[in-house]
Amino acid sequence: MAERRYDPHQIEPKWQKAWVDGRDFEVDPNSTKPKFYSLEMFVYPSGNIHMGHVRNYALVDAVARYRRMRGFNVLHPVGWDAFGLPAENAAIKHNTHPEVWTRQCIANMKRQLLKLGFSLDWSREFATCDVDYYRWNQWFFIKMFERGLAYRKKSTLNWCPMCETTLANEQVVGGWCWRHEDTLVESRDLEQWFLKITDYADELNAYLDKLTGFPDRTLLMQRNWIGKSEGANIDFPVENSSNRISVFTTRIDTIFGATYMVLAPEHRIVDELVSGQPEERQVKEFREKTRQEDKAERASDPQEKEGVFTGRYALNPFSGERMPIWIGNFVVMEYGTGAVMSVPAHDQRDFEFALKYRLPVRLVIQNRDHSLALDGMREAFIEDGILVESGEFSGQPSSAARASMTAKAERGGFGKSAIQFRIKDWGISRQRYWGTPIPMIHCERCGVVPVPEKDLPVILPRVERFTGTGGSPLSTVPEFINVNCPRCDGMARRDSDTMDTFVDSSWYFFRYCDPRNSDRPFEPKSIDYWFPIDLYIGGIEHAILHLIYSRFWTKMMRDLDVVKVNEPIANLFHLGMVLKDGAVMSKSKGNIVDPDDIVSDFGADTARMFILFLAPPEKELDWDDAAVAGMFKFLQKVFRLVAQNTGWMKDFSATPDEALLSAPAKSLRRKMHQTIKRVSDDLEHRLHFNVSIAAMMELHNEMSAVEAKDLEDPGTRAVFKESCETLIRMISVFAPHIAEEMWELNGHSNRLTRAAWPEYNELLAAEEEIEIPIQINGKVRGRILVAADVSEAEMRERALGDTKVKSWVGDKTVVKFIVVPKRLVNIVVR
RNA sequence: GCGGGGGUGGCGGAAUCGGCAGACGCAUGAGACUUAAAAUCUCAAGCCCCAAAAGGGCGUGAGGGUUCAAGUCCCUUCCCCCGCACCA
Repeated sequence: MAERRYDPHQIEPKWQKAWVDGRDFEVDPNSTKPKFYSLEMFVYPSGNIHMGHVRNYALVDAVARYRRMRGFNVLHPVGWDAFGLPAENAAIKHNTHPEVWTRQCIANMKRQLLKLGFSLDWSREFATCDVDYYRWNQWFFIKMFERGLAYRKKSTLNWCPMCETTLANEQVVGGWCWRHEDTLVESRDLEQWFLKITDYADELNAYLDKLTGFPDRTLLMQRNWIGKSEGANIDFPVENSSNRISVFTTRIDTIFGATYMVLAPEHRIVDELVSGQPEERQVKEFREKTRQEDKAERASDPQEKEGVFTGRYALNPFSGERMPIWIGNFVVMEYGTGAVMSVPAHDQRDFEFALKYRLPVRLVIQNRDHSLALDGMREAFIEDGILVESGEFSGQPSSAARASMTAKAERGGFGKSAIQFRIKDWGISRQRYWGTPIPMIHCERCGVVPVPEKDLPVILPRVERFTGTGGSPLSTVPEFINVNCPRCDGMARRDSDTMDTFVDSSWYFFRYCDPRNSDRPFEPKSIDYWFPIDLYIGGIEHAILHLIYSRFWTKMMRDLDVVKVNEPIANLFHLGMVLKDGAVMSKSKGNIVDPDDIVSDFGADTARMFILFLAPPEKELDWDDAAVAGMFKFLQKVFRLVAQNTGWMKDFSATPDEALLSAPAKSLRRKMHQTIKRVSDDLEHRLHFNVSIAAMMELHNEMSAVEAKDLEDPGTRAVFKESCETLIRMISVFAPHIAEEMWELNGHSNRLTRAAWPEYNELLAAEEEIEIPIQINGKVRGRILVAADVSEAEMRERALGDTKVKSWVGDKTVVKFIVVPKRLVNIVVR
């Protein structure tokens, strides 16, 4: 009989069709099994799957398939984050429509994903540009508006001249646009819609402690981003004025050392302070200068600290001291109150500023041994210490002083404890076409009026020509813009902006639970069943953007009584990037590895196995063209081993009887159980499939060492078949097509998608004999082979009996004799 | 500057709890098969020294320490990557 060769191009389409026809990856709605929700981060339909996607899907798919085999009801859905700028830009460039372009991209990427054989539930697929999806964005928006969580304000916003739209703070990376790494973000004053994420800042921060399934660095990045700091707001009266200037400080304990005050140049009070002062002109010139610099190059390096005196004084409410009021380029209006009290002795920045402008320095915090002195002080002492020269508070430690001084300010009505957050409200208006229309109507008589729920959805109208210039494209569609006010029926205008696409991705994973619901975003019961997400995998680049927005959205939905969930994600994992020649793959570098090519050269199974094998998942992976063939060869060898033996295996039904097995058969069986343990552990916890695949290679190596004559023994046959079918089932979560084919060759009529994961037996995995290294003074000098249940006394005896050990010990004195049970012996001699 | 992660053969990496460093693979070398090549199979291989062998020494960025024993723990230091950065 001619032996079957491994031909992925023949077997992969066959099994992909079988899975689809059998609806193998669709969820059973009446299941009593435990649930498992596995998910890759939402994909933007750019047109092609890239290697990063392959890595992500291969990883999650292995876990999803494993969980199915372990008896879980697995949800592994797929969809498209389909709104956004690139579609619009492509429309401009190729003279097409964003929708046409997007649907084409989706179709191609779907084709690619199907070819890779991922176990996705396509029956739940949707795109965020589907009206049936984005109508719920609008519904949520109105609910938020009704609760004051969506509001409108004029403010200075980040504006990307390339995108021609505003950006949220999260989308500005070090002053540059997150999409255009070479484009500096400008500022513009615009009326915009904001979502009040700051209402949830404290909760978002507090819950970080409960997210035990999140990587530490992600928690840290979120904590930094939220930027909670506790302190106090203190009012400083202005001399010869009824005005007070409020400052936020975390170091009220240093307030007796405050010798001057610095305001942000754009602080509201500045005009009034300097009006009529001799300093008026220099202050205004300085303000203008900083504004110019702001626009130019705020991003790159923090400039030299500069400031000018306003000519006015504030009074320190604790010491009564006169403090000159300055304005400075390092004080920003966006944080705190836009004004700071300066304590040069105990803040490095204030110290430098004071030195530069010869402002007084006053030491009010002493270190433990009271050795600080102003003379020769080279830098500020910023640690906590003991208060000195601080009136009634002298002698108190910093932490106690913070409490007692805040209490005094509160009693005196000139301050109170305060918590300051760095996170800002989320600006979601975008002056672009390809997004969710904001369901609001502007009426001259009634003001801003939400579109009534019965009139939802507000459908995105067809715009035919895209120029990429001139503000919101929707404002050019009169039949869309002009509308009667729902309240007074007078002439009114629709909001012409669309929503940030991070709105779409903030709750898409809830919609997957009930994707066809037309009465509500989803049935709450479906959320109760599926949430939280058991495994969520994607790149680190979303550690703050998407992952904070969706946490906020979840809490918002909870407060709308739509869900009971506090946190959407139980376990999060960040995957390393896929590189080529040490660099990110990009068209301009010409170093793109196309998944389609790898699939047509080697097949999907090789592509998936290889990308998992090459590096541990959290690390960067440098694609190696030469090494891919090695993985193909491995699969080929496994296939050949099965094909060569399937003749007898498919009719052979005996299971091994441990008592009757030969030593080599027992050894192979032991290896098999050890491999099950290693692979299962990785699928369960670590996701280090590079090691799992190595373990399966080891098992294969032992199996292929079994010779034809060994197989004459029925016990060996039984073990060989058992190992073979165990290996096939384990491989099936990584390389599912070849596994199905081998399973079928071996006479099985069920598909592996419905088969059970092999069970690990600890007794059978245990070694009978173990090799114990014998060390003399910590160096291995001999080895002994002993029974696995060896006693300590026996280990000691056998170690001393070893001839090599004897010669090393010689007539030296044994000073110490360490026996680590079942592991090693170390003899210390002198 | 602050915070986090990392540095192991020619390469990717393994070593999950302080107990044999280098699993598994790639590349390499030698051999078998072949007229030849490819494919396949077998074997070798961390580095260095002692002519070779037997054997020994050295080895996880560097230096120190704890320990019978350190890639793993502690201290110092260098380098690389990532995040935040006038945050009051």
